[in-house]
Amino acid sequence: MEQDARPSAVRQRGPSMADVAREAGVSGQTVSRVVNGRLNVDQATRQRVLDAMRTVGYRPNSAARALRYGQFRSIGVIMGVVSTFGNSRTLDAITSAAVAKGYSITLMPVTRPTPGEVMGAFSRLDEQAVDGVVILIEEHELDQSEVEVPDGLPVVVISNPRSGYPMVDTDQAQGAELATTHLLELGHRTVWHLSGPPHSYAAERREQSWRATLRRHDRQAPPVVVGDWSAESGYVQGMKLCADAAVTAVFAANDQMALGLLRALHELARLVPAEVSVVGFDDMAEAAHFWPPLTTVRQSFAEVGRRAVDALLAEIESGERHVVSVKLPTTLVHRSSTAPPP
Amino acid sequence: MEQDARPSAVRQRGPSMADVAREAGVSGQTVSRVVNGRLNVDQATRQRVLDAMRTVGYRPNSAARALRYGQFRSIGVIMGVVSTFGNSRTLDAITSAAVAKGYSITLMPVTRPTPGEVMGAFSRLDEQAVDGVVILIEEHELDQSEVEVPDGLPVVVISNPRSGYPMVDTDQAQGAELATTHLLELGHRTVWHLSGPPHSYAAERREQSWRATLRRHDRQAPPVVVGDWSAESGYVQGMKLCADAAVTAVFAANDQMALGLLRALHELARLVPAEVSVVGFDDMAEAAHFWPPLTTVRQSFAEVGRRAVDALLAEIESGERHVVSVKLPTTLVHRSSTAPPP
DNA sequence: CAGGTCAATGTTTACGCTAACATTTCGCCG
DNA sequence: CGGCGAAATGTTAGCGTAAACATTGACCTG
Repeated sequence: MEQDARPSAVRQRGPSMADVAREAGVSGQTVSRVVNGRLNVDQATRQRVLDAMRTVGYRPNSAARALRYGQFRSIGVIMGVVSTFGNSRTLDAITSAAVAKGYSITLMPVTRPTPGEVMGAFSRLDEQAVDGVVILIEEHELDQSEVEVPDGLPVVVISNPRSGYPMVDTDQAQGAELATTHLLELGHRTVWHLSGPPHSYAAERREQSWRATLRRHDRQAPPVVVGDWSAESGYVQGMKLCADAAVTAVFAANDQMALGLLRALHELARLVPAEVSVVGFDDMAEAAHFWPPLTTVRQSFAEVGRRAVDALLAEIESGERHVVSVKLPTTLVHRSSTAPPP
Repeated sequence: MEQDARPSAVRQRGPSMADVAREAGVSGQTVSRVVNGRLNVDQATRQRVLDAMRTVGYRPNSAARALRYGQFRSIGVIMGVVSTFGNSRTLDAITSAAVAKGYSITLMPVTRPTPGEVMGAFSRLDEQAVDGVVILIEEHELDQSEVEVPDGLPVVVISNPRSGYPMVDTDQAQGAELATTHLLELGHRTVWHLSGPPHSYAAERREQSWRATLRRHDRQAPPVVVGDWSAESGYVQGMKLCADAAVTAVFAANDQMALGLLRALHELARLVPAEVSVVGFDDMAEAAHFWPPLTTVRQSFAEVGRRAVDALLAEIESGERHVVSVKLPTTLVHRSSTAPPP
């Protein structure tokens, strides 16, 4: 709890309502009324106040407002890296949805490299500074981190199975089933899987569903090949995996790993889709331009973000928590990386 | 200025210092001292207060703090979409840098679709709610939008040439020169250019530099082919451009367009790099796994973000604006998409 | 042991805003 | 033209916090 003193820099405060009031020759309350668009202000007075606001360069102080109202009109997003394909997409949707409802977004990054130490803006959670929180990190990560959400703070979780909070997520299982079934229906004997990292729930659920789907079709599940979402890992693992001529169909847990896999296949001179079929997951915009264009499972990060905000704002504004999970269906986008086995 | 009334939902306020004080049997001021880690508090008292904080579940109210201090410990990031490769990378860096200094990030998205209407969180700029702002949008966009930065608010601009604010950016010209020169040195007679969208300054500067470099080498600049940063546009334009057998070297203004271009070349059965060489810009992680792996210009979004925050915080904490431009050099990453002409 | 020092703690006040209540002003009716 | 209601405007108070100043009391010094 020991902290440094605040930086001594003295931001000169801007003009306040009192200044506007003085300038316009009215009371502060009248200025407040004008600022808030109340109707019971004389037209002439309103104009005078408006002019005064302009001349003194008035901007409302949102801290004072927040203090008064007990609300911040801001929602926090706890996340690891922004620059992940899915995360950035989701964040975009969250942001637009929130802004449309008059809330702003405060980023609350969780950085592993600060073990034990609760620093800076991250600790905003320990303060009252947001009206609610969207958690956008894989739970396993969450478990390790020392993030603790205060009681009574509305929370919506994305892609996090337990924890007693409302959750919004892509239906990972349905998506993985789509991919696996597609490959089986093309006639492949079985389907190999290039999975995401072990700490990821999404990865876990995609893998489970892949396995379950194979079982349902009475197929043997080959050993899983584990990646970390990156194209690099897809390449490295792909080089190992596809050296085996028995491999004719691979379901990669995301498009980026699929890209690395495609590269490996090119280097190994294994034709796609003639010899090996590949399906990805996400349908990032680039997937249509991989070589060959990638057949993949499309999920709507935008929809996930939007729904999460809807749920969160409902909770914030009603005060009631409804712990429901929303699962959003995926679709298979069929392009040129899949074909019947040779 | 007419606004709706605030939502009526009454978030029950959390416990305040007064509650802690009562619980611990001390004055509010003592609680404040403990919370802020002042040293002149008796060890026993401190402990009593700490316990009291725990029992009542105290969290400091950052609105009250901000009101008191006249600072928000938050910096705003005005940006269009987050989910752009460069933007998300930069945002990541900005976020970490800010958080490391104890500031949090407030996203202030600029959405074109709200013509004239200043809505929700976006209008945070009209309020005092941040201590400074990083502008992360292409200026042409900025011009059109009705964003007006209040006087006296510290601002740092990324990738925006004029405007009298400090600016941090990748050295676009140097990067484009690197790409162009590389192709010329391989022996290509000239270099085609697949540019970014016209409203983008980065695109503009890359194009200018490409043109200047050709001129410096006494080469004719072929007509520019205009894309919009997307892989799709790279593909569509690439199909047109590369139908021309004279084209042996293309500098794409970013990696994603280069990807689309590569796809077009595959479809046209033009070998890369044997028949056509391609250079990209950005060096996104995936570029190493394109087929063939892409030679490209690496820029450090992370460094840009970091520097921007440094500059902004310097201004916030000193109160003095130093209008200096920082230009960060790029490097050429040589992979397999370039070779001497056939 | 008077006088002084200093650490620990308490009291007051102001930060900017707006709900609630109080007052003024004006038009209109009987 | 007195009086009444409604509209316009003003006054008060308090949201949670911490700086500035005030008070208390323990301890030291000569």
